[in-house]
Amino acid sequence: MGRWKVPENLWMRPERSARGPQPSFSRAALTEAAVRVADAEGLEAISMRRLAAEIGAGTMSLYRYVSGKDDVIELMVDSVVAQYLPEDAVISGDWKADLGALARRARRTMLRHPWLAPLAANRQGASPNRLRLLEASLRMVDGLGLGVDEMLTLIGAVFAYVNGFVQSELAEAEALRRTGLDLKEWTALQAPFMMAVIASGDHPMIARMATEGGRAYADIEERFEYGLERVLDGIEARLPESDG
Amino acid sequence: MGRWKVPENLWMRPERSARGPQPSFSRAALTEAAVRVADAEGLEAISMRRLAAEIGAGTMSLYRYVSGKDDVIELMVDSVVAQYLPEDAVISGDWKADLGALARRARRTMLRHPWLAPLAANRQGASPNRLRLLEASLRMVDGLGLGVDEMLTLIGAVFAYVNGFVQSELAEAEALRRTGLDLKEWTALQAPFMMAVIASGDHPMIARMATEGGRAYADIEERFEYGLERVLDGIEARLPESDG
DNA sequence: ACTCAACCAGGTACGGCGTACGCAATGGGG
DNA sequence: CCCCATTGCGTACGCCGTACCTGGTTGAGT
Repeated sequence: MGRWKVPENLWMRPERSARGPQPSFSRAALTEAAVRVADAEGLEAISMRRLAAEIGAGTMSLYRYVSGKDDVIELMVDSVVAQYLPEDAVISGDWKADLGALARRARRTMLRHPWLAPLAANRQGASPNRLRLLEASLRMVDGLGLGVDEMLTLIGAVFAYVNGFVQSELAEAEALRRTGLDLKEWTALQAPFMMAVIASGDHPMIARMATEGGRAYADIEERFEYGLERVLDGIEARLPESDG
Repeated sequence: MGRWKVPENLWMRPERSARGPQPSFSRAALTEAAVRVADAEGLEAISMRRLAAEIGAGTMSLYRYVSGKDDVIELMVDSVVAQYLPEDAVISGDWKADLGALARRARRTMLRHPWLAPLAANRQGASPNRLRLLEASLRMVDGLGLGVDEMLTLIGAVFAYVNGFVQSELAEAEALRRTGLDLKEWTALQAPFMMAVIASGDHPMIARMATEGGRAYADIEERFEYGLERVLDGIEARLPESDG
């Protein structure tokens, strides 16, 4: 029948209202603590109890500032995602350079905050800084003869690549951090299985990879650049003719 | 000083050993139950207690088959990821067609199992079916004049795009499922904030998007194809000259 | 044929988690 | 000045992953 509980929009609820005692904390302090803890110990270290302790509050007091853990995550993402684009960013008019720079800054930000990549990929509700980024991205590709829908498709493709790349880039490092192993131990753990696979003879390419490709794979920066430039090139090749 | 607990490699531990009573369950049954539950109720419905109940076992009995929840996830991913490539897949020799088909099947599989995309992006340990996919992918791009490292870079770029795209594609649907809202309620919830943003006048492109781009954005299939083809085109343009 | 180490099933318990609920204290608007 | 919206937060509930332990089962070695 009726609604049971209408979830409120975090970004519309004012931080504080007129009447009542002075709040002792703030969303900003909560967000800062959450980002700090997640940077140092990973997203799984984020709990309402832990955050409350971190800012010197009672656990349930947090619920005066956010409606639940999801809101905390939302605040974390929005605050950090702002770094994708510097405050004073200007749009040069060269869409490939502008969008490429945004993509590279996005990657750097996600590498600095390893918990961000999966969240950034999975959330898409509107938030202040995400909208600011979207606005800037649209301006970068405005004037190429594309409709708004096509601009969104273009931007979406670039960010799909960036998010996907950074996630796989971080996967190994995060696995190591979670298990507390170092790289040597981890490969030693995988080795017997890989050996068995290679010995089976069913996977000749993987065998080649294990021997021939032994020199550390391509540099990770190069790999990111390779894909990013391929995406931008592929997009450029199908742009409508410009009458400039 | 010494090691405290060496995590064992799931894929090297034999499912059953010689001595002792007949096992009542199996990894396969556990995996099947896990996939079934996650498909129907989402990854957050997966718990050791729930899975045990699902196959009629005591909770702690599961630990005879896997070393913990992580192993269950690993089994789920490996079992489902097999669908990226049909058993009888043949490599045509047209690398764009082959890799494109693999990418499209990967997307279809992730859409059928909405819990898969984030896991597929974040795991990269070796597992039987993942190695089978890697082997096939390498064979698809063999003979293009690339070294193994370059092949891996190429394949990585394509899958980065696919994973990133599908994750953002699923984000909204998953948010709706988690909250139990339907699309109308969800947009109604976001509306006031979007209205405020548009009214502020700071985001003209977003305002244009909200009015002009009202017609449902581009079809999602088209958007996926657009990006996939741009990536493949961009790659092709920089391939070494073929002497065919 | 017998033994017993190796294996199985699973109960209990511990320390975490998110958060619903209720209560006492506070302080600005009327 | 006083009302009551608002704050801080203690308690409690129902989940979670899994360490540890007991007690039953079985096949390989003698």
